[in-house]
Amino acid sequence: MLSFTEENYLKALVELTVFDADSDEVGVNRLATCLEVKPATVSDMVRKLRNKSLVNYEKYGKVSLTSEGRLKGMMVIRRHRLWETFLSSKLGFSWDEVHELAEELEHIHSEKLINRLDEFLDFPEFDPHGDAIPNQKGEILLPFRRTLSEIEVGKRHRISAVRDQTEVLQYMDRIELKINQEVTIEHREAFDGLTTITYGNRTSVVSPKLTENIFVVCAECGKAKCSCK
Amino acid sequence: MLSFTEENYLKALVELTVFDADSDEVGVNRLATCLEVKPATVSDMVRKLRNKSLVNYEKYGKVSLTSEGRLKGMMVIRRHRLWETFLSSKLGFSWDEVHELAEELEHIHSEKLINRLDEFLDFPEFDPHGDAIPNQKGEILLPFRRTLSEIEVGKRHRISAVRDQTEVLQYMDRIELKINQEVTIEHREAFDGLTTITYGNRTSVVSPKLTENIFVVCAECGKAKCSCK
DNA sequence: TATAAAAGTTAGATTAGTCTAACAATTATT
DNA sequence: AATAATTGTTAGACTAATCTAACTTTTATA
Ligand SMILES: [Mn+2]
Ligand SMILES: [Mn+2]
Ligand SMILES: [Mn+2]
Ligand SMILES: [Mn+2]
Repeated sequence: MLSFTEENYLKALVELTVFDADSDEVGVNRLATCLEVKPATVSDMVRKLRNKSLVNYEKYGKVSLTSEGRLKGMMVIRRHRLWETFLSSKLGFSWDEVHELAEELEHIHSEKLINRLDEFLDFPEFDPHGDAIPNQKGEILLPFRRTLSEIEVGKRHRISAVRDQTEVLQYMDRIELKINQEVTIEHREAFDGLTTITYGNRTSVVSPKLTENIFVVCAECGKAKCSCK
Repeated sequence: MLSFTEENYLKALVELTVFDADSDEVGVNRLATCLEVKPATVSDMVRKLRNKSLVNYEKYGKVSLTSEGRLKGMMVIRRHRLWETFLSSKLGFSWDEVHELAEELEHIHSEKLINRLDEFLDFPEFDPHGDAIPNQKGEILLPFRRTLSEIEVGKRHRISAVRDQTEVLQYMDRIELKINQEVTIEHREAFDGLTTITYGNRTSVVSPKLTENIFVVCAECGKAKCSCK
C-alpha cells in the first residue's frame, strides 16, 4: 500500500509528464518545485519509487513513470476528481472550495468505495473544473488543450476547463465567467498581453495570468485544434 | 491540527471513559491493548497529549480526558458515524463493511464538510449499528445500555444497537437478526450462558459471545432500564 | 575547451510514531 | 510486612519524510 506521500509524488508525475505533455520525463528540481519540497528530498524519494518499480530513474537522470506508476497516479487523480464532483454536486460546495478537500479525500484507499461513488454520481465525465475523470482502468480522455491566451482574435470559442487554483476560480466567479460559456477575444495588446474579451452581455479586460489558466475549444466544432474559418 | 494518531488516541479514550462508563479514567496498559500498541508507546504519547492539554495524566497515574480532549475525540466519533451512515444509506454498503472505511474517512479535517454531510443525510440520529451520532457541539445521547446477555428470561425486548465488529454483524445477517427487531429470551443455560432466543418467526440458540454484543431496550417502554412488569 | 551556472546527490540532523529490553513503582498476596 | 505480580517508565533503536550544507555531475556559455 502506498503512503500519502508516495501517492502525491505519482500524482505530480502524471500531471507533469502526462497532462502537461511537452515531455514524458521530468527532472528532480522541477518535481521538487511542484511538490514544494527540496531537491534532496526528491532524490531520496525517487530512488525509493524506482525500487518499487513505479518510476524509471537513475542517478543524475530524468524521472519517468512506469506503466504501474502511471496507473497508480491516475487512480489518485480519478479519486480526486470524483470527490470534487461529489462535493460540488451533492454537498453544494463551490468550485473554488472542492480542491482542498479533495486533496485529503483522494487518499482514501478503497476501489469499491470510489466505484460506488462513481455510480452514485451517475458516472460523470468531467469534474467541476472541466477536467476529464479517468475511468476504472485509469484511462482518460487527453484532449489537446489550448488556452485563452493562445487563440486568435475574433473567433468564437467556448470555455471547456479551468486550472484548479482557488484564486483563478474566485476571480472568474467575480467577473461571471463560467465553464461552457462562449467567449470572443476582441483585442490582445502585444505589449503586455492584456486581452479584451466579450462573453454573455459583458466585456472585460483580463491579464495573461488569467487567460493562461482557461482552456477553450472552438465554439463551432467543439475542438481545441480546429480548421473552422 | 491533530495527527491521525492523536485523534485515534482521543477516540479510544472517549470509548473507554465515556461510553464504557465504569470509570472516567483508564490505565496505560488498557489503552495500549485497545489501540494495539505497546504500553511504552502509550506512555510517551499521553505525555505529549498532556502537554497539549488534551488529557490529564501524571507519571504512574491514570489517564482521563480534559473537556477539550473529550470534544476533539467526540468529533472524531461524529465524523466516523456520519460517514458510516453515508456509506450505508447513499452508497449501499452493508453494515459490516462501513466501519473499516469510516476508520479512514473520520480523519478528514473539515467541519464544514461534516456539517454539510450531516445535512445531506437529513441529520440522522443513529448510525447503521444503532449508535447515537454526536451533534456539532459534541453532545451525544448516552443511554444506559443493557445487553442481550443481561436481561431476564421471558420479557420482550427490542434490539437498539450492535457493537460494530464485522464478525458480529455478519453472524447477525446470517441468522436474520436485525436492529429494531423484537427478541425474547426463552431460556438461558446457567452452565455456559447458551441462550435460546425467539424473534420474528425464528428460534436460535446463541452464545454469550453474541449476546454480549447486542444492546436491547424494553419492547414496551423503549428504555434499557425499565419497570414494566 | 575552459569555466561558470544549474542540476542533482550525499551526509548528517530532526520529528513522529513505533518497538524491545531493562528498570521502577504500585498493588496484590501470602 | 515481605514478596510476588502487575503496571508503567526509560533508554536506545528503527523507519518515513523532511531539512541544510557540502559536494559532484551535467549543461551552458564565454
Ligand atoms: Mn482539484
Ligand atoms: Mn494529495
Ligand atoms: Mn464504526
Ligand atoms: Mn481511526
